Amino acid sequence: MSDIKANPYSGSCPSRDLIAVIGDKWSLLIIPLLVNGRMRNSELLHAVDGISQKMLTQTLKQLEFYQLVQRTDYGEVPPRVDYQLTDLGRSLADILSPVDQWVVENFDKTRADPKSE
Amino acid sequence: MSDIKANPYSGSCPSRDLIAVIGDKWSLLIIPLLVNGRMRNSELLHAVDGISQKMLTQTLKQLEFYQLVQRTDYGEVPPRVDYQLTDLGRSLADILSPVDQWVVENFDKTRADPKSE
DNA sequence: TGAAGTACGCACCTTTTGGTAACTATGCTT
DNA sequence: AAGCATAGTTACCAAAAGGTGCGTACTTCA
Repeated sequence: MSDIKANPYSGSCPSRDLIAVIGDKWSLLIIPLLVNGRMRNSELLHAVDGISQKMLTQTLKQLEFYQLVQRTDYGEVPPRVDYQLTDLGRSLADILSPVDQWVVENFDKTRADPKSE
Repeated sequence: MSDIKANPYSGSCPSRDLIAVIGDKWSLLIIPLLVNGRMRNSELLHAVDGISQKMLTQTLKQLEFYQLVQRTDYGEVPPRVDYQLTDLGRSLADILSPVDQWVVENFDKTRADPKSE
């Protein structure tokens, strides 16, 4: 419906915020992880080595805000909550996963010194 | 040559730093910009609205460090310097440009409230 | 003579980020 | 009756990020 095109190259365009969220270090790891299915807080905490509870919660909240992730609270005790990608989130994951793959495949080249060739 | 696979999901893997650099808000804008050809400092400063000189220099330095961008100093006065993608950088740009495109195309959906459907 | 143009580096200072630890809720187990 | 498990939240604090303004070097043009 909106014909106004987002332009992240403009500082005042709100899409700049979205760029910051999906470009975030943790989002870049969490989103591709979730393509394998829903995950619980504790699972993510272990899968994403080094993330703190605080950052995990915060990141998931942002992703939820932008409709990329759906949070499901089962209302049980002890608490059970899990997270899954929305359709929108899945379409983004298709684009972000290659970024992770690129890093895995090319990381060594980013350090190769031209002199040693 | 290196058969050791990078794993950004491990906190101690140095590829985690690369994830942070290429996931950076500014890198995400600068790298796709450079596919159109080499650009000077002042051009980038205007093209990427809102970036400060400090952040631009800092970001370009990181990208240069990871062999993604090549800096050329023509040694002229007044100074003339420009930046272009390396082959490696170009291969990354092919993967990052879709991220920007996704944002432009889907930004409005990230705000759509399910209730209004 | 002196201001402009270019690509910075540097120092200073404010804002933001992110870690840690303590606290919450509640039903089940020991 | 006490403690555990889970998924948080909150407050506090240290560290890092990032903006602003000034300095630099050299040549050209008014």
